[in-house]
Amino acid sequence: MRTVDPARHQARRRHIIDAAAGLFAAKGFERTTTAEICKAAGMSAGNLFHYFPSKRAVFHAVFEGDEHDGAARAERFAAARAADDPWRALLDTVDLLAAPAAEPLVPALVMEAMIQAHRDPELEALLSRDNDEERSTLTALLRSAAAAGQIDPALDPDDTAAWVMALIAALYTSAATDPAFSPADQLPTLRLIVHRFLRPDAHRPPER
Amino acid sequence: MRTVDPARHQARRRHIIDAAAGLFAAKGFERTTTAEICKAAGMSAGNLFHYFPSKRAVFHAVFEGDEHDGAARAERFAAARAADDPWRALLDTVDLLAAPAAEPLVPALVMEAMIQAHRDPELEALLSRDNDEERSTLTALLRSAAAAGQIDPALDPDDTAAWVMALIAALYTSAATDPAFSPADQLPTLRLIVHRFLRPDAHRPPER
DNA sequence: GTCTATAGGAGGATAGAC
DNA sequence: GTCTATCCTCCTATAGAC
Repeated sequence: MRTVDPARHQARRRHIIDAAAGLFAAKGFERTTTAEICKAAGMSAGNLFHYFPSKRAVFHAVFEGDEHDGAARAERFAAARAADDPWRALLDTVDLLAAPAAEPLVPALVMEAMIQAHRDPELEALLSRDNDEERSTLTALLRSAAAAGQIDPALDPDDTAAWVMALIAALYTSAATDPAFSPADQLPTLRLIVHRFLRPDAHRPPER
Repeated sequence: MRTVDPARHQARRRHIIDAAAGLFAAKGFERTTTAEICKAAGMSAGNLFHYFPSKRAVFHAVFEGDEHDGAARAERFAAARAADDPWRALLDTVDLLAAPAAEPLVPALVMEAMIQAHRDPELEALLSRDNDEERSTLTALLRSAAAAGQIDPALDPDDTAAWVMALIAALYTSAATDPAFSPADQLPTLRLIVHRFLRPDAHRPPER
């Protein structure tokens, strides 16, 4: 055994990541000091840098899900593209993408990531991998739904996919900036807006 | 004359603010150093701190319009509330709030301000003054438009005003994060979404 | 009013003992 | 693997000459 128990090593990393995530969400990347992360994780600076080469590496790790997550995610997107009812699949995908907004730290972390991505090409690449996957899935579903006569055929699939993602992002940014905004309570309204945007002829709220 | 030519003093401040705004937009508040601001403004550190007490004060000044701006703004909101046609006034207000998104630096600055407002009560107060004014104007217009039978009466005015602001904010965040997103080109789509959201029975795009 | 020079302090990262 | 102690860089803000 080279480095005694890689599972323990992983658990230790995860412990640090969880401690750091709360701080990054509350204070942002630059205003969070490594000393604070150490304190929150209950360890010394020397030890922290044994697990991560830099503060930025800790930040990146917050946004790199496990491989398990990544696989499950890819599978769900593939299933959505292959679904019989594209409109239903599209609504499910919107729900899937919007759901994490209800978790306490996620909206603030997402905003911080959007800001940092500008100035950090490595993070940019990390995030845009997921982003491109989401966008292309939505575009495919919009095309299928249009072909099936389920949505307004006048909408451009690429622009519309970008807007659907922007509407979902609005849930995150509102949650992060407005304390009175409850993502869980507002999710039905997001669905309503998407529904009316894409299917202006069906006035009633979504049937689900 | 106490301090020789207050107009010159104002102009000098404005020069610094303009130089700093570009840096804050590109790099964010914490990663912009005062040395960089000095270089961009073509002056020494000692001189910079003659005009502003701290880096943070420069940042705040970026978001404090002139009194002239503030007055013109308040006037436009008052006019909107008093308008004969609330629906038309509402669309005009959306345009008014969305228009700055097309200016080059504004979306990035707005995002940076949203992030900083969390941790800076003074900035928070500064921004929420404007924010509350916008939201209450929209709420009033939504009530009037509902009373006039111009929009879906089932929509709660407070929640809906928050969502209209979130949709406008989405224009800013998309512009700041997605290089392919042109706010000027996408403004009609924003109007379309607002239109369909609020008036699901009138399918056609806004008549203006 | 504007400059040069520097004080003063914080924070990221490392060295080396245990 | 984990700690303590510390280095070194960089940044805000000020002092004081001109």
